[in-house]
Amino acid sequence: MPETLITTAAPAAPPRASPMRPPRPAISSRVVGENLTLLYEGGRNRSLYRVVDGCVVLSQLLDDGRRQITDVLGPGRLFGFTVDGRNIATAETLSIARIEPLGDADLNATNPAVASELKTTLQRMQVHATLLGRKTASEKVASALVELARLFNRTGRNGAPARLSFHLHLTRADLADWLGLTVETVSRCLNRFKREGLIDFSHPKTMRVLDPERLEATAGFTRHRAGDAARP
Amino acid sequence: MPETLITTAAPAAPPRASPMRPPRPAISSRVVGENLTLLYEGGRNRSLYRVVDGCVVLSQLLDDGRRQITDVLGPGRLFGFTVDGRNIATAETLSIARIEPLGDADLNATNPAVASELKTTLQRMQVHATLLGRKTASEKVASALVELARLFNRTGRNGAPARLSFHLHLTRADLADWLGLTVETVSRCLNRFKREGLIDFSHPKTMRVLDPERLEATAGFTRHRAGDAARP
DNA sequence: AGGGGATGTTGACAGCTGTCAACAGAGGTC
DNA sequence: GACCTCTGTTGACAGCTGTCAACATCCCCT
Repeated sequence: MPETLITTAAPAAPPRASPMRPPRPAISSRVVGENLTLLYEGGRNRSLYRVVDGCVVLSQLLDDGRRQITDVLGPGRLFGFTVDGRNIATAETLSIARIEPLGDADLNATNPAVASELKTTLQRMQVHATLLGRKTASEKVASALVELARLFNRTGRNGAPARLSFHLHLTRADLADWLGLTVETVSRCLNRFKREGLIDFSHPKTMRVLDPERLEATAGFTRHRAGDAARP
Repeated sequence: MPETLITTAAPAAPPRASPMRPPRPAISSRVVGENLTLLYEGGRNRSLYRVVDGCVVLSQLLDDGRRQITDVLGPGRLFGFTVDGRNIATAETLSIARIEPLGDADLNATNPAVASELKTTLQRMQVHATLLGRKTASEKVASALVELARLFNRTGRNGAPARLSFHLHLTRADLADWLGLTVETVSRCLNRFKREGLIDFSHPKTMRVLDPERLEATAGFTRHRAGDAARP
């Protein structure tokens, strides 16, 4: 197989009725299965893709098997960026997902909306670098929960602000690879948060935030905003 | 001062004759001093800038003082990207630097060359995330040396391939903030590499690579390139 | 030339997080 | 329904890296 391509789900799963579905249904979107590798780092790919619904992660591998998840994408996010026609990262689905191809990656990079998405992604990467380099294990795990809660927030059926319950698409191993930790450390942090009443989960992936304020406090200090002050 | 602006060097230092100077001299470029903060994270800024010569670092702060250097820029690299008109990162000079303003940041983001630079930067950020999350202290320091050697390589005056000697613009503290380590760990790694004959330095910032192959081996495994292989 | 602060080095020690191991539980297959 | 594998949890322990401290060195400034 000379090119890395978007793979359609073997058994075409019915699109989940999701509250995150955008108002205008995508015409050319495809539904792909769970745990599929859509793009390989270093592989060729000329298109850009939008996550319409579901969860996609980007990752890089060291050749001894160490893995780093570099980004977790929810609805609306783009992926498939290339340098010299080669994919920057491997892209995998962590859920059944709806993916919309946007056509030529290079052409699209000059589209204002895509350029804006690129800058937003760059900002996210820098924030995550700060997490990886400068936060403790507890802060990392708490930060991840805060972020994933925002991403996969379940809105109430009345469109209300939503309960603080969400589906954790990532396994403990995925969380570890995202946060630069080990599975054991992630598990210990989550269960400590549970004992301390910050969160609750009966099923490992069904998360519920019980105390948003303390969780955010545990997530560590927010990024410093120098604002408009200037040092001479 | 309502806006964060490029600050001109107080005593306009003469531009260092540098071999990295591009063939076409920039017309509107300015020379700025060492250890100046050019842009503040969260500050307003409408222009994009190119590093013509010198060394600029981008960083983020947590409000308890922890710092993460997210990128080290050498000649040719762009900075000043914004999201919602706010700077993504703080930009500081680590050397006397020549900086060239490129005009409106948002307009430029749709320029093909700038879009390409954005994607390259995104790739660099992902590679660095893998370093931060998945490499050991020794691998991190060795990786940094390999990268900085490429960035600030001194070419011989005859344009020859260059001795493996370069100026480390970063202090030990900067290296630590870049690699997610402490000053002490960075210092210990560097001096161990020195004892083991991988590198040499008499002055803390005058680095010389004695054994490039072993240094690169110490830098850890290269990123895995899945190439065009596809897993069914 | 003489301070004096910033930067860099080194040692002792602690503790956070990784490693190894055993086990529990969930989910999938036949 | 009975395996069987993957995932998650928990404990014991080790070791890498951070913390604290002292000191050396460099560089700037007067």
